[in-house]
Amino acid sequence: MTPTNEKLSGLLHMIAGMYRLKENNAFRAIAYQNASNSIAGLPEDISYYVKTDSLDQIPGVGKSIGEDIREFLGKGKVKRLEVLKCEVPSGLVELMDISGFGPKSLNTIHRKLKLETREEVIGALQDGSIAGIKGFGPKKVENMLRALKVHKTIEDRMLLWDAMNMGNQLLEKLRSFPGVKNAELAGSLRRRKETVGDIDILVTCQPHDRSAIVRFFTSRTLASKVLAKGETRASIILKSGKRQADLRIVNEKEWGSALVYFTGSKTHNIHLRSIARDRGMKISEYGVFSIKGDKWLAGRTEEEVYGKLKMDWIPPEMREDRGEIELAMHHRVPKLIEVSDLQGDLQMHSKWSDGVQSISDINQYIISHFQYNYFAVTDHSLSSRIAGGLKAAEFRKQILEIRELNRSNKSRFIKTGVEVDILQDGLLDLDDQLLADMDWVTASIHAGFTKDATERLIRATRNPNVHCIGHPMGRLIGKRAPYPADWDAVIKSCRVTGTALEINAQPERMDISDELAIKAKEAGVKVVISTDAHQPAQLHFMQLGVSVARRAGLTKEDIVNAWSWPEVQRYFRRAGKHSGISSTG
DNA sequence: GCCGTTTTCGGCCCGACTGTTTTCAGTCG
Repeated sequence: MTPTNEKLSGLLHMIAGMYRLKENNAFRAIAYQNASNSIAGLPEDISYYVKTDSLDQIPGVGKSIGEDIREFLGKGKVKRLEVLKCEVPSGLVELMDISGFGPKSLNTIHRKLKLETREEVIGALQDGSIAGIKGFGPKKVENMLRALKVHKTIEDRMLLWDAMNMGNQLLEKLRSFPGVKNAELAGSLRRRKETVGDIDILVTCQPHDRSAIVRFFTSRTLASKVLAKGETRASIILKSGKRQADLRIVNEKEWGSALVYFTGSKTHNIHLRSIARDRGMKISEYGVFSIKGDKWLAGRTEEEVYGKLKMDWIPPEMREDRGEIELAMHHRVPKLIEVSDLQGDLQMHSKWSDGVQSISDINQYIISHFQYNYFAVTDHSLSSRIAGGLKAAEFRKQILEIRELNRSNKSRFIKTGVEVDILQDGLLDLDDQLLADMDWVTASIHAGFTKDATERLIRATRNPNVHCIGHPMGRLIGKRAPYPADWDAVIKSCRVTGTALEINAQPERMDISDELAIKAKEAGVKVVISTDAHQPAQLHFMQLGVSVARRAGLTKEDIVNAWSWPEVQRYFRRAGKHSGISSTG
C-alpha cells in the first residue's frame, strides 16, 4: 500500500468509527468503512485516480467520499472529520478496537457520564461509576475490564510461521479426539496471511459429540482462559503463548459452506453474499439457500458452494476480494504455484559465511528431503562483515570446492553463487569478472535502511551480472519498516533489465510482500522464491515463500525456480544477463 | 453514504453468544 493510500484509508476508517459512535449513522459508517477497505486494496496510488478522473471506479467511493478524497489530497485534511471531532469524542474511537467496547456501549457511556477520553473510561470502569448505568451489569463491566487487560498483554499478531506451527499442533490434538470427523484450520491462517491474529479451527462431528469436544477445547489442557463457550463455538486464550483460538463446530452437510465462511476474508464473504443475493440466494455457514422458501441448495464442499454461484473454486490464499471473484465467475482462476513445482532453491548460506553447515552436508540434506534439480550456495560478500562475508579470493576457492563436489557426484546439482552487497552508491562489492563466472548472483542491501533505496536498487538491476534482487523491501515484519523506495520505478527497471525479484521466505521477511508480487506479475517481472536458509531446517521455509506467491496469484510461468536450469539460463541470456560457467568448470 | 440485468428509493451479510433481560440488544467474527 502506498503511504498516501494508507493515510487516506486510515482517515476514512476514523470517520467510519465516528459515525458508528454517533447514533443513527450505522449505514453511513459502513459506507466509509467500505471505502476505507477499497482504498487499502488499490493497486495504484490514489492520486492516479484523481488525475485520470476515475475515482468513481473505486468500489464504495461515490460523490461525497470522492469530494473528501480530493479535499484530502489538496489540503491534507478533511473538513468532515474536523467537524466530527467537535461532535464525537475521538478519544473513544480507538477503544472500539477492544472486544466488548462497541459503539452503542461507548455512546451510552459518553452520554451518561460525559466522558471524552480512553483514560476517563478506564477510570470510570474501575471506580464503579459505569456499573451504575442501566444495562451495564457486573458481568459486563468485569468483561470490559478483562478485555482491556487482555488487549494490553496479548501481542499484536504472530508471524505466519509461528501461527502455522501453533495451529497444526492444535489441529492434531483435535483430530485425534474421539468423535471429531473433519478438522481444518480456517481464517487468515488458511489464507496464509503474513501475520495472523488468532487461530480459527473448524470441526465436524455428530451432534451428540459436540459438548465433549467443546469441553475438551475449553479444558485446562488447552486453554488458560475461556472467553466464550456455547454449543457450537468457543473461544479461548491458548495455554501455549497468550494467543486466541476460536473453535467452530458444524454438521457434515455444512462443511463446505462453513469452510468458505470461516476462511473469509470478510470482504470476500460480503462480496460473495451480495452476488448470491443478486441471484435469489443467500449464503451462511450452514449452506447456500434460496431466499424464496429458504430451501437448502448446497454446502457439502467448497466447490459445491462456489459452483452454485456459477464460480470456480477459489484457492484460500486468493480470497481477499482483490479481483479473484471476478476471475472465478469468468473461469479464469490461475493454476497457482505449488511447493512441488519448484526445481531448486537459489539463496542459502553455508559455513563459508554465516550458515552452519558445510556445502557437502547441505547437499546431502537437500537430496534426502527435496525433489530439486539444482540449488545455489550464495554466501555473503565482504561488506557484510557481521555475516562473515567472503573476499573474492575465498569465493574462487569455494567455486573449486563446488566443482569438485559436482565432479565426484557426477552431476551439476550444486550451482555457484553469491549474495552480493549493494553498496550505498548502488555498486556491488565484488568485481564483475568474478560475478560473471558465478551461476547465480543475488544482490541485496544490508545497510542504510532509512534512506530512499530507489536509485540504489535500480543501479543494481542494470548490472548484467545480477540475476535477482534479494529481499528487495528490506523489512523485518513487526521490527523494521521497508526502506522507502519508488517501487513502481524499481519494478519497471527490473522489467527493462530482465532482473528477477526475490520472495525471501524467511518468516520475518516474506519479502517481497504479496502486494508487491502482484505488481511484479502485472509488469511481467519474474520472481524467485528462496529460503535464504542458514541451516538445513530452514530450507523448509519454502512453503512460506510459496504462500506469498499464491496470494499474489503467481503460476509456474512467473517463478524462475519452477523452471529447469537450462530454461533459467535461456531466460537470463535473452535478457542480456551473463550466465555463469563455474559450477561445471 | 453507496448502489442498481426486476430498484434512482429503499435496501445495505448473517447467525451465535453474552448479559441483562422477562423477550432482546449489543457485540463479534
